[in-house]
Amino acid sequence: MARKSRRSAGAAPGDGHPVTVTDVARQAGVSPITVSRALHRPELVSAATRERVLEVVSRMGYRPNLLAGSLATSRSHLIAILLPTVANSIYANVIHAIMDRLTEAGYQSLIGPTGYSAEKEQALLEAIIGRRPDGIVLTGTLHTAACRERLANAGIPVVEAWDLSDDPLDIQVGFSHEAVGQTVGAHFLKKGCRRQGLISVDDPRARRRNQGLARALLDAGARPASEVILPLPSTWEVGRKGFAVMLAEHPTPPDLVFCSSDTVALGVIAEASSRGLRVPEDVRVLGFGDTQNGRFAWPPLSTVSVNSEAMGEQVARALLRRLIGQPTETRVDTGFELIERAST
Amino acid sequence: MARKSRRSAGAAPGDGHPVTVTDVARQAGVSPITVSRALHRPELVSAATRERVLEVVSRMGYRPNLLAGSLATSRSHLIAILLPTVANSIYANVIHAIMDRLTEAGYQSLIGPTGYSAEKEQALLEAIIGRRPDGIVLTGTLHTAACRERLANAGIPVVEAWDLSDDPLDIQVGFSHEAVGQTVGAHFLKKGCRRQGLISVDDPRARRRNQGLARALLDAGARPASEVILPLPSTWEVGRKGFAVMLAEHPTPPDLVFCSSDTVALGVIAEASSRGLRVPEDVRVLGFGDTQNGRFAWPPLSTVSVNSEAMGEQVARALLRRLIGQPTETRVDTGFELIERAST
DNA sequence: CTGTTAGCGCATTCAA
DNA sequence: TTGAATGCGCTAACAG
Repeated sequence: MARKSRRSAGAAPGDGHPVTVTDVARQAGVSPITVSRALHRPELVSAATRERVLEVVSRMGYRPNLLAGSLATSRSHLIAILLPTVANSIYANVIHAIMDRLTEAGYQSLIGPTGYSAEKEQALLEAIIGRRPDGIVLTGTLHTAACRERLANAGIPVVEAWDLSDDPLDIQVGFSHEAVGQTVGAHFLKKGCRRQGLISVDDPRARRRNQGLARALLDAGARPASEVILPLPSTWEVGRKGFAVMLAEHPTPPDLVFCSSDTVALGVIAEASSRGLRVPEDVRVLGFGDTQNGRFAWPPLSTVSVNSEAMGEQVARALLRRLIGQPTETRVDTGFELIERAST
Repeated sequence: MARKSRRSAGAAPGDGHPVTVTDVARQAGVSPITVSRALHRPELVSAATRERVLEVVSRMGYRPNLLAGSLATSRSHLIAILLPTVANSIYANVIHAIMDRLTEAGYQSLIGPTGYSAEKEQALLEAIIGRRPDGIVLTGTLHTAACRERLANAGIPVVEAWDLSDDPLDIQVGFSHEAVGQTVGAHFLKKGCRRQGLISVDDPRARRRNQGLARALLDAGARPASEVILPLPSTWEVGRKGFAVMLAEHPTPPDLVFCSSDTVALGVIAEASSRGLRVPEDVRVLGFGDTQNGRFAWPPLSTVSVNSEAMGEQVARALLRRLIGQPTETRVDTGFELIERAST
């Protein structure tokens, strides 16, 4: 029985309504399902009809409605990625790497900016779950209880990126931020830095790195680090102001400043320079992220390098494998590397 | 007639299948449509039933399936944003501003990285159109003919961001990159810079800025600029290498180098410093983007400031207004500002 | 190899 | 104020 359609046959481009399978089928003289098959499972269709159908498809400019397709198949080919902000190269680089892989594999990426807030994350998650993504990538391991429960019940593969913890939701890909702090603290202690300082924005992972450094100092019986935490966003200004505050509180300059990002570190270097302090001779400045893959003499910036390329790849890989039902490691440590500026 | 459902009544969380309106309706002793109304048009439902329904909703953890909802209403609440790469603060800042507004307005953002390629953009667009987004944000004005046609026929509001041209697809929000180049060239010509240089990555908008500068020099009868174009991505290294190449080709150093981004400019400053050239005394270095809102003495970086906040806001505003049927400006010039480092 | 039937989950009629 | 019927566009399952 003819479907009671508002539309006449032979939908033309430009008339404002999207072309549907039915339109194509009619034009090609086949049934809708044959069109669908010609597109998605061409091996099930004879060469002749396939060709004819595809010709009509391209002539009419038909694009399958993925909303309908997803509804019918329960596979949205959509991956949701929640992250603090895209306006921070440290996250941007990883997300870029993830998206590259996903796009290649035919998935699309829904991005949700949480602004470093677990509550915002939860709200976003609620909204995003409605879209029935095939997978979800979260940043970090701190989520509200409601989030955790939602995700547990949703049956959607979840990757927690950027950090490792003892109670994974599902898959984790990242590295231990405590370990970063410990490594940094111990390394520079060995180099004779006994007045270590921390300048960070208010990011939970930065705080964990700071804790790691504090522990290293504590374990070595060294003097505790001075710490300045400033509000987001992470800009040069944070470094400048942070260092100024630190000097105001402790007039004797630190011999090492570990920052929450390279950007902040550049600010510290600027402030130090303007005060006549030489970097790294008077004060070593250590950034975090290595988003420029910088190994230059200038700016005199040492950094903890995060392999964002590898992290992105591992995240995408884990997700994609899971989606095709292959076994997946549930915890991938992508590590980090301390890169010191080559002394001049 | 009872729908032949694979599922028993009273879906519980954790059993792997998402809760549906029908599940909720059954539990609440109402019809599915009442559940829908209680959620979306509460004023049409009596307080008593509304309360009961909402209680069940939260108890069962029901989230409406937006795929189904969108299919039924032809409104996906999805905005697609195509941009070269998210791993470049200049784009990241704008996209961040856009997403903030969209999220606030209840829209979600589908991000597609085109890698500066019109062909990739086209491929992405094809895929994305299947998702039936309510709006599309493109970067720049250069698109393949197929893209233009697709978009014209799709009947989807389109915003071209970042650039202005004479043949808009729909709405344009941005500024003239030629004007940037002209302004820069003329301004520094007036300041006595007669040996101007250009160091850029291979970005179409950077090229247009370069052309603008070239024209300014030409119009003034000045010596043409030397130009070095390097492949992406845009990193410090581009600036270092670019400046080295420039000096190799023209041993007398330029008195101004206009770069395609602040990042590249930092690289130029680094290279200049390492060669004993003082910035800005010997060579002025001008970046583009001002992603750090920097007005510092160090690094000695002047820049062309792009108001990404404003651009993001205007893009979102235009789109959102269009979506609720309100009249919209079809061309918004968000301007730019030349920021010179305060001389010391 | 191709078509028929039916349903994915929701919301827009229209009716009660 | 509530509900029944129906369709959004597509595809899985089952014929033929």
